[in-house]
Amino acid sequence: MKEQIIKLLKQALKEKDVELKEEEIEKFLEIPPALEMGDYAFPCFFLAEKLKQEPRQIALEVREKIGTSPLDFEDIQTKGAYINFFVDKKELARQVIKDILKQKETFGKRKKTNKKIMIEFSQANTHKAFHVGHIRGTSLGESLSRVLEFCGDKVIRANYQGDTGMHVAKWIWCYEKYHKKEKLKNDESWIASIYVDAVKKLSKHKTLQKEVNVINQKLFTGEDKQLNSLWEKTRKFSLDSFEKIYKELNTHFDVYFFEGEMEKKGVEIADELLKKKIAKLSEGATIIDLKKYNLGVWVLLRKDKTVLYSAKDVVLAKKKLEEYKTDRNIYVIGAAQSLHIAQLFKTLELMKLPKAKNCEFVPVSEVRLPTGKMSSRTGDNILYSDFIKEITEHTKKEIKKREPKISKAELDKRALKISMAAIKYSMLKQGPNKNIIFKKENALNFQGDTGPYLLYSYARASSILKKSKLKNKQFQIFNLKPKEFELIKKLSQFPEVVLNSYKNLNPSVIANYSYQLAQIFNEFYHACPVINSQQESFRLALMEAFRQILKNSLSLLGIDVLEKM
RNA sequence: GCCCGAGUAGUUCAGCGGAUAGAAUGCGUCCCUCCUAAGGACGAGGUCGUAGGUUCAAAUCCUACCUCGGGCGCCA
Repeated sequence: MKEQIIKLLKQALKEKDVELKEEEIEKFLEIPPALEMGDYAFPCFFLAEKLKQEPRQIALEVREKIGTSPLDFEDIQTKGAYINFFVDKKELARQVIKDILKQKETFGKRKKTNKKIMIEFSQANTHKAFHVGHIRGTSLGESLSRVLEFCGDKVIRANYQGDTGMHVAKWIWCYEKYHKKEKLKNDESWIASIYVDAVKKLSKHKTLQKEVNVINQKLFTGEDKQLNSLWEKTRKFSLDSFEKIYKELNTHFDVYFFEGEMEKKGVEIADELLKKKIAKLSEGATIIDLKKYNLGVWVLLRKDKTVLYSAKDVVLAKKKLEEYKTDRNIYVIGAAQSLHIAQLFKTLELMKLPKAKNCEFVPVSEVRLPTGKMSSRTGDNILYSDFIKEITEHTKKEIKKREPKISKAELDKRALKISMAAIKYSMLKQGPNKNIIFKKENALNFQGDTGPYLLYSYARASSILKKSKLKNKQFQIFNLKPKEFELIKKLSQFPEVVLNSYKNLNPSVIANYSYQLAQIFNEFYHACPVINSQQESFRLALMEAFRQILKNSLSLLGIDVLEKM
């Protein structure tokens, strides 16, 4: 329909001596704010200067040139400087529903691009808490991966886990010095608490850092067998618990990189950069001076020659570009690391690595508590494990209220899915570069703009479809109520929404769309009874189409639907 | 001090150059003998941080300022 409008406009404008490309017309074309203004609108303001005419006059004349409304339109009107197109509603309805029911989960999917994209996300550090904030980056990465795949790219999901570095040295030091009597426990909150204790003790007595530096060096050289084995054991505890979390979050990785693997090469690369005069020595440390790019100074090696995150990241980036031969490298990382990322990208450019320009950064802002920053260092946070327990228990209570006799297996399954929908949706509905204020009472509220509301809408449609005795898939449309048409229009917009999300690397547009879609659906079934109505066959088909699109869009968010709530 | 974000209803957010600024939540009222009330309907609630500028048109673009968050050499 849109293509046809563009064609009509192009022809009519040509008759007025205005040559516009189809893309240009498409850019101006908009969807009016209200239904009574039509389905598409073309504003004529911008032509005023060129044609030296009043915009409303131009609109009238262009409308004139289009001539009598072609078949697929009910009407084409002008209102002020706008030309408003009213599509043939029944025809649009038939087409949209037919396409969706035929293409199912591929509706809106785009052609293969042959592009290989590596997307790095989650990057949890061992020996530290995995808190609610980490769910954001993880959900975002997973969702973006799905959007990229849906739009035809080949995606490699990468996780880069911080299993070495100063934070690990601090943990080991603190355990050795103050907690050695405690048995090693594979328990997230215990592991997190040791780290918090380390930070606390170190900030109280600044001189203790020297002891940590010694441990850091020993871990770096690997000379101390006892420390090595302590590191290996505790490292595995963290990694195992992360795997459990990823499984619950229904995300997976194609490659795992570890900071530990980058250390030796980090030193080599720092030396190499020194030789190439990209880096230099300053106060004993190896640095890159990026001041002339307004990026400050980047330290690669400490003065004791141990390697920093910066150098390790250069090693990894090189590996991505050279070994994996990726077309795009996407870094989904905390916005607080913007400077680090800018320094990394600039360094890759200075190193003249081919395709260095193909690195992109998706900054992820914080999940904050109402009282302030959530931090693994201070312990001011909500642990993933604690929160997930609380939210699933809350969900179970809610389910039992509605279905007291539910089996335990079904209860567990449903509670987990609803909880996941709640938390993932709350993380994705906001743009990535905006802080989220995490309030627990809001997280446990399942009304309104929430994941459970979306699942409820889906389950509701499923239940009505199940109850209907009509099995014939054929349908006829006698007349269309406004709510039905609104729903159909919304369904037809799904492909553009996905494309928008893809172009901007932003799943929140899909989240917002899903919510609006569910909202219109809820209004629709309150206004239009389905079972035993004159329009039963059509409304069933419409519901089926709705179910499909909601499922498709939630799936792009990494959220699973439920047949029953 | 410099750099990067963000300022829209009591609160949390959408809208990011176009026609009357939208939701949710909270508050008030109504709807379960009728497809699951995790729902729907109605109402109150806004000088879109401030001041200039660009434009036929600014919440949206530019500049300055204000407020909040983040970052700025040996943490990641």
